[in-house]
Parts: sequence; structure tokens; C-alpha cells
Amino acid sequence: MLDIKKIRKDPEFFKQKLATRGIKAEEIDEVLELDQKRRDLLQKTEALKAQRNDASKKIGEAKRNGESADDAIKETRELGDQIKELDEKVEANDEVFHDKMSRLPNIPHDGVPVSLTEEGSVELRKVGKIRDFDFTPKHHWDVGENLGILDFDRARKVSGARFVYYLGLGAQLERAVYNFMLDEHMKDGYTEVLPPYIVNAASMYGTGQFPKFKKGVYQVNGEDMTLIPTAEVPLTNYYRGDVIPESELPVYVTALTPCFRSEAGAAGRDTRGLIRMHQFNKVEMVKYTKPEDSWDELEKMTANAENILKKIGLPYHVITLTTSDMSFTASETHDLELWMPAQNKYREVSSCSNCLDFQARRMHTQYRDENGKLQYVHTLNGSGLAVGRTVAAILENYQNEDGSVTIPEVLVPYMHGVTKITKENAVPFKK
RNA sequence: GGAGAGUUGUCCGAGUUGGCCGAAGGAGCAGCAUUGGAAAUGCUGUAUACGGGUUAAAGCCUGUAUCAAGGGUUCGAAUCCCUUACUCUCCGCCA
Repeated sequence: MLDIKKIRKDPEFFKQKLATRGIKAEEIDEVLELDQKRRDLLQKTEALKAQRNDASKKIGEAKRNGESADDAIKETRELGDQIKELDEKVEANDEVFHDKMSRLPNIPHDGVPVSLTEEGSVELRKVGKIRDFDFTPKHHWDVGENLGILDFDRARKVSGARFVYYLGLGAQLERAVYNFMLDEHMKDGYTEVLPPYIVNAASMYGTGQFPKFKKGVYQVNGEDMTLIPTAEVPLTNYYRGDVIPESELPVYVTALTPCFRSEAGAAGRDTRGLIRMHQFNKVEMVKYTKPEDSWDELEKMTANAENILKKIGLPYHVITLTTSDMSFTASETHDLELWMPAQNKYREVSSCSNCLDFQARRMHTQYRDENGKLQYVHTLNGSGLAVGRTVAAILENYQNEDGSVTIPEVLVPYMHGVTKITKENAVPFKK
């Protein structure tokens, strides 16, 4: 949520900044009109309420003194009717106002590449050596299915498209990867959390998924409950409505959760493989910081995500997303994209964003500064990392010509010493 | 799922014959005094949001709202009624 007071003060700034995210100037004007109307109505109704409070006080005094107050009561009764009418207007106006406000995205940080599409993102750095294959690398789904560790067919039968079974060493590899990720984040100062996977609408609103992005999620039938599309929701809403003691800041948390996404509107995209699933595992990082620290913290968080890829040994690059490609709540986003040799391109594996006070305003999450004043915290979130996509990248980048997959060195202990997945050891019951 | 009790400020806790309640009292915290310094003690202060006025600003003045949330009754509700959420106790069920 943007600060209406700031919009009031400098509408042109907001029009200009939000234009880079596809918001028309008229939408700002509309919000300002509603705000003006709101204040006009408030003044009228509050004046009437003051009058009524005053009169009621006098009635109370009269009654206590045993005097009659019938006339005064009669007069005040009319005031009540007027107030009720105005209150309804205020409420109706507020509803529209809040709805419009809650659909305006965050202001992009200075320097974020301006573009109305995803084209134009800026590459910050390229890390890791892209392997030179002396055979044609297979897609990860072929590697996985040939080994028997991924079974899309039976998942399709049991659940539907965009689901998968991991089997044997495949399932263990997934577990090895996320355990490794969590352990690394703990070394970097994050506290591990195991949050709820189903949340209420207030939480979805708090992190900005609602009201604008209801289509992408799974809603529990007939209930005010949503399957989390990312652990960002339960991790960030942890402090919704709270004042965080200054001494606790910055707070670093991390969690492994499944993420559920309906992928409405993604028909035909990435229909094969682990890239775009209705259910996938992700290790998420969330930070609450003081405003002055959030940009530094974004760099650190990005480095925390990169650390995982460096240690596993997967080539990637880091890009800054364009004004339009960023998520609704973000002011700046760094994406990590993994090299997928069979696809011959980079695929997103992490998004690290600074949301400034945008989510904190929605959630009312504050802290008390040195002067004792309440201030909104800044929130950041980043994937650290998408587990399924990391596994996919391992299968592609570490595949051998004979169809086996070498386990990256750091993961071998997590695989209980297994150094290679072969047809022979992959799935015990399929021998 | 059934029955009952509860939800008040940072915390504890009073207030339920409706008006004198933004809300007693205590704790905590902050400032001042006392002290060589500290403890103890004493005094003072200690909500937030939104609007209006004023200010260079910090702030100050002022109005409205807020005693879980929403609605109702009433001139007026922390107090009465309804709905919902949550907490606790007992029973049932269950991993």
C-alpha cells in the first residue's frame, strides 16, 4: 500500500513512477478525487458527531440532576439520522478508495530498468562456468524419467497435469537439496520456521496477493482459506499487526514449504518437466529490517541465494527485473536464473525483492525508533531457492552420456554417500 | 462436533443497575530529584489512527474513532442484544 499523504503532496512523482509499471495517470487522479471526497465527508460527519457528543453530555448532566431532558433528546435524535446517512456515504466511498489504493503497485527504486515488458532487464553478473557437453544434453524430464526417479504419468493419473512423483534417489535428491539450503541459511543467520500452509484472506491481503491476484491461487472450497502460493505469505504475516521490538531487528527467517499455484493463464507454457508445477517445494527467506538498512539487506539476501548455487556448482546469472516484470509489492527485484543446457537458456530459480514499507503498511507492522516513534518496518523476501527447479538444473547440468547423474559434491553427505544416480541404484523397487 | 467461561491500554487488572470511562489501580518504561555512583525512595510523564488548524520543522492546539471484529437497540454503549473469530475448561472424536 502506498502512502496517500505522499501521493497528495506530489502526484506527478507517483504518476511518473507508476507509469513505468503500466498504471495510467487517471488512476492516480481517481484515487486523489476519492481521497478529497473522503476528507470532505469526514469533516461534515465529524462536526455533527461533535455536536451530538456535546448534546448527549448535557442530557447526561440533566438526568443526573434529576431534570427533564426530553426536548434535548428530541433534537439530538434528528442529528443521529443525519449522521447515519453521512456515515453510510463515508463507508461507501472508503470501500472504493481502499480498493483502488490496494491495487496500485509499489514505486520502483531509482535505477530499476524501465520497460513495459520483461525485455530490458539488466544483467548484473554471470557466475559459474557453463559446461561444454561432448554429447547432446537431455532435458531434465527425460533424464529423470529414464532413471525412473520422476514419474509424471502416474501423477497425471492421480492428480492431473503439472504434478509429479519423485521416486527413490530422486526424492532423496530433492530432500538433500532443501536440507542443504536450510542449513546454509542457518549459517547465514536465518531462523528456521515451519509455518502453516493454509492462510486466511487477511494474510493474503497483507503480502499483496489479494485483492488483485486471486486467480493464481487455490482456495479452500467455501472457506476463507488459501493454500499458500509461497512461504512469503505466512512468514511475512507472522508480525502482522505487531510492533516489533527494535532490539529484534533485523529479523531473518527461512522456511521450506510446498507452494501451490493454479498457474491459470500459463496454459501451454513449460508443460513438460519440473519448471512449472501446481505444487512445488521452495525454501524462502524473509527479512524485516529498519528502513535505512533494507537496500543493504537486499544485496545480502541475494548473496545468500547465490551462495547455494555457487556451492552446488550450477552456472547462473543475476538480473535486475524491469519495472513491469517485478512483482506487485516489490520496489526492486534481483532474479537468479540457472543455466539449463538442454533448453539452452537461463531459467528463474530465485527472486529477491525489497518491498520497502509497502507490505508493512498493509499489515500494520511497525517498530519503535530511537525517538519512540512508531515506524513501518521494511520487508524483503527471496527464494533461497526453488527446490524443484534446482533439482531440474542438477539433472541437466550434471548428467552423463550414459544417462546417469553425478551428485554435486556438497550434496553427497546429504545423499548418505551416494555420488551418482544410475539406473541400477535409482529406485530400489524397480530393479 | 456438544456444553460452559472468557477476550479491556506494553503487561497484569478494575469496571457489566448504559451518561461523571480513553478508561481506576498496579507493574513496566522514560524524565527529573536524591546519591561519589548505584539500589531503594519521591515526583512527573507514558496509546494509536484519521481529519482540521498552526509551524521551516520537531511540535502544539482541536475534532472524530478505537475496551477482539462486525452489526443492532439508544439522545448516548467497554457496559444491553445478535453474528463471527479466537482463547480456556469439560465431553466426544482423532494423528
